[in-house]
Amino acid sequence: MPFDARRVIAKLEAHTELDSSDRLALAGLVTDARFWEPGHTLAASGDPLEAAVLVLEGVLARTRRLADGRRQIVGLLFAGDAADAVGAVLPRRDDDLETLSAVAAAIVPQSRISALCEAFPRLREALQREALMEASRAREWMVSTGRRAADEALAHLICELWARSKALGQAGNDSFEFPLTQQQVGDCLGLSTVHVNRVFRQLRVTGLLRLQGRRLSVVDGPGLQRLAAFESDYLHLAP
Amino acid sequence: MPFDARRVIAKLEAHTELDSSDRLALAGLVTDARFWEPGHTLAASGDPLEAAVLVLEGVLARTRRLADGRRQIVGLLFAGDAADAVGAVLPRRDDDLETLSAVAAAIVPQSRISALCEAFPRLREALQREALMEASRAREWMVSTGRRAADEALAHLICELWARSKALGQAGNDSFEFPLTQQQVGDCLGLSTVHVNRVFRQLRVTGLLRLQGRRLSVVDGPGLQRLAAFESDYLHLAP
DNA sequence: CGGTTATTTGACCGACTTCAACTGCAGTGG
DNA sequence: CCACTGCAGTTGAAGTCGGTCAAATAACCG
Repeated sequence: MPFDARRVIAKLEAHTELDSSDRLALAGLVTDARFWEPGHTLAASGDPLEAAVLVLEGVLARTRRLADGRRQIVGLLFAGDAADAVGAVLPRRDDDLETLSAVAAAIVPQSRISALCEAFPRLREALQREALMEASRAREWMVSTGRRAADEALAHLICELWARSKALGQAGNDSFEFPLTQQQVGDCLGLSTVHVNRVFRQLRVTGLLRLQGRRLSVVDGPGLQRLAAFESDYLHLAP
Repeated sequence: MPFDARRVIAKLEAHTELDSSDRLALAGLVTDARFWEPGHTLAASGDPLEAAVLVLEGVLARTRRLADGRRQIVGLLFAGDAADAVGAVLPRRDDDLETLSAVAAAIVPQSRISALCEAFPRLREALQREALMEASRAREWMVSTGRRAADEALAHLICELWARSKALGQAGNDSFEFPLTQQQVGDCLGLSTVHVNRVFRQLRVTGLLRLQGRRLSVVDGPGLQRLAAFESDYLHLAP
């Protein structure tokens, strides 16, 4: 079976000790994976918050849109991440869930999540922790959109994606698959596509990184982290 | 007794039905109020997350700072708001709690919060809801810092503070006490103090609002909301 | 009343946007 | 096999929004 709960379990076990019954219960949630094209809206702002989404493969974005088409990406979810697993207590969605690439995910009704949390307190705790980690990442992005210059913000985003990629075991020693188009990066950081491109070039010519297709090679990791003033604490990764 | 749990209770009851035992338990948390001057840091990033803060009076901000002094305010907490009441599952703080005015608040150890949530499931739910509402407000601020022009962003912030003030019963029909200095507004929206001032003037001369000291009078509410494209849904206020 | 902090205004500058055009690449169908 | 299409990336020129610097006024407070 190509997609199962392994990644979700691995993600939660990075910060929460689970026993085999926890794992079994969690695996029971991922009975059927569904697939979407890039650019598809899984759920829209205003919809009832009736299901959580467990991402199995690909990139899912939490977005908000303005009437004239301006878009802000307010969160990124990768394989193993759970969206809205503690959202049941609010009646309606307040943002869209949009696929940024081809995505495989499991849709889990809130009722099943609630039942699970009731029966397995450690899972409730783990999902709670994930939700708080996502909120912390959102606050850090606010620092980027609000107070960091474009080059600092881009360097910071790269450092974050690199760190999360490493945490998933998907990053090489000094390179990883960069999961976003430059347009999507702009929507994360509140920049125009053109400027994202210029800043990428600046990071290239100053010898901080290289780009070949989707592969991003970090040439000068310390330099990149210095430019971003990157401190990974806010990710709450290792215990 | 000048400060008690009344506001906290009223806030939670706006979205969650509590019975008298819930209320009693909540009131038991607010045994002693403490007081701080404006500009005081109650808790700093990196500290152990050992207590929640119930705001009884004044304005508390969640902030993040860069090494060179740049500051981003990532959340505002008013009377009745609870900070980190569901934070126990993370080991450390990821932001500072800073008073923006004189503040009265109750410090509640996480152990008491946990015990309370265990015994009163409705309170857990209510506090959970508050945390999700705060996260939603943070995402909306990202739209302002990332994708809104300065005048739209300021108009939007004013609309939000007006709405929250009305929800607390502290706003007149078309005016309310504006709780922030222009410097603090800049740190919320990622703008310089000087520019905040200019945009305030612009909103004045275009006839949207008036300012006399701390009192902000909304002259043209619909116009202000139109400029901000303000939709209050993200606040999850009314049921 | 003096000292501090908040607000206000002007002049200048630069970071980022907008507009427009061109390249390269992958898919698709004739 | 190769034109055709569409999208991601790239680059240049010109304009604007918002920042910085500096200084003056206004409000606040002991």
